[in-house]
Amino acid sequence: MIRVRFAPSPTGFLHVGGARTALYNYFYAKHYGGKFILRIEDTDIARSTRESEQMVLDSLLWLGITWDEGPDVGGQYGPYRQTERINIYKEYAKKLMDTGAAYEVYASAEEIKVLHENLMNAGKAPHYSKEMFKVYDTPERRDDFEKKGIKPAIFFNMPRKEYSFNDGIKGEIKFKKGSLGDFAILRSNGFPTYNFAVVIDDMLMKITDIIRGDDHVSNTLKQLAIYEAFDAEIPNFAHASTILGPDGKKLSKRHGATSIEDFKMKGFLPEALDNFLALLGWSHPEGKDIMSISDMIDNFSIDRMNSSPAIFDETRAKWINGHFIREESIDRITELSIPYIVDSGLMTYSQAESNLKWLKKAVDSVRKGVLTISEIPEKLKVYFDEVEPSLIDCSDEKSREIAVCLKNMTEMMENMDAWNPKEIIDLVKKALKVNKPDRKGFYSCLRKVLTDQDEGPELVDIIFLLGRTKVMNRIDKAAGKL
RNA sequence: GCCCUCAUCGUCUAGGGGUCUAGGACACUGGCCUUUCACGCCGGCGACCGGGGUUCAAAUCCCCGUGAGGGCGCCA
Repeated sequence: MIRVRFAPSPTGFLHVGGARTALYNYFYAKHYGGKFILRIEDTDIARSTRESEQMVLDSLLWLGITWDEGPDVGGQYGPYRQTERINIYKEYAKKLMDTGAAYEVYASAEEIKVLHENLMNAGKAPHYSKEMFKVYDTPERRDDFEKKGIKPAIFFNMPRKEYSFNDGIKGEIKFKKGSLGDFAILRSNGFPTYNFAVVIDDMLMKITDIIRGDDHVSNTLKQLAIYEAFDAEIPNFAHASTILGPDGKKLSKRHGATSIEDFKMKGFLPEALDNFLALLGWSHPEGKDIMSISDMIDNFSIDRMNSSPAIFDETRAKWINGHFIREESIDRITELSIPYIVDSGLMTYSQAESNLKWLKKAVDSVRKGVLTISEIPEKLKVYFDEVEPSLIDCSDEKSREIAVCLKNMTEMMENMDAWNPKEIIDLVKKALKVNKPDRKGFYSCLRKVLTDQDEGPELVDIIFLLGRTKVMNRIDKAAGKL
């Protein structure tokens, strides 16, 4: 049974990079009929909050990602929040101490920092060893620690040997002997460090495959050594490339929208964002650009993942989003656009509710020209704005003909029985036949008269949705007495 | 300083020794369709980081260089 996990730190919004990792894990689990585990890595107590955790969960759910085991749904390998697993880490750190694979360090965090700086300044690799810490391990210090109730940190005795693993994306990765020194696994506050907690959890939660960002490639060395110390089976690793900003630097807040929440608010559809994110480092075997979630699940494989970093291009994301907006059911697009419409002041929720049928048609008439849901209200304005058309200048024959034709149209309109797009088309065509004005001129004049704009939805839609009274009034005003 | 990774059009990518005068998509651009814009359709522009090898043959394999990213934290 394939078991994968997504392990976010609840220190803020879920970012696109994390979301993409979650997506890959989700696709992988679904593709192989495995389990997707959600684990919260909240050992950085200073930055972790329950609010952030909830935001991350909400974003995941919004993207359509669900989990089989997690802090909210439980599971047989819980708890799924690292702060609730402290005793487990202590227990396993103890095991390592018993075998000599780990040891206590009586130096303070500050002293270690100094040690680090000194090594760096001397042009040496900042690698610690048991020997280096020995000077701090005096009976006086032990007494002192005891008196103050401080616990020593626990460091892992890193074997000075070569390590390697086969990465599903990058191939074989080798670490030379002595690439790393000893490192902390348990802090003096009793909390585990990242690299230790990850391994213990993945081991105990029986994770078989780890798909994560390639900023963890180097960390794998530490993790490999810990697995080895426990004589545990090493999972398969696959390190996905980093997502970069348009300037080629690692994507961060200064690049603008980077959280899933941002994109949700900008009017992206979750499946469009999924599609876009998935394509940032993975490609469909048939080279498809637009695909459904089930298509991605069916065709997902680690072989098709790309090892080079990808730049986040919002233009492309919007293009995909526009595609989904055009293809989705009008019911859903309308539903999604209502909050934006209300926000823009065009309608209230209750107005939207009672005019839903009309609204759907209006939204449908503008969706083609839109890339995000948030652009819809702006396009919808033509149906709400009060227009005071000015008198058509009939000084030349051409314009006069157009004005006459418009006038004829209103007269015919008065006698129309049914008010629907089909009848409107017929009526316009009929009116055009009477005195045959310049067609192109007629249409653009009609648009100008009705909306005071040069572009917008199709004219039939505008006439139909504006309604007979408004259309007739506006034409009357523009055509004048003649 | 040490270690690891990456490198194909502006962007996302396909391609992993001959099928590559390098394919697709976004963007840009020309045209068609259309009442305008958009959508759609048809075209155009546009790339194998540099240098050495290996080979009959290199975008593809190897080495060096360069550039970029990451790690070497009692951050994750």
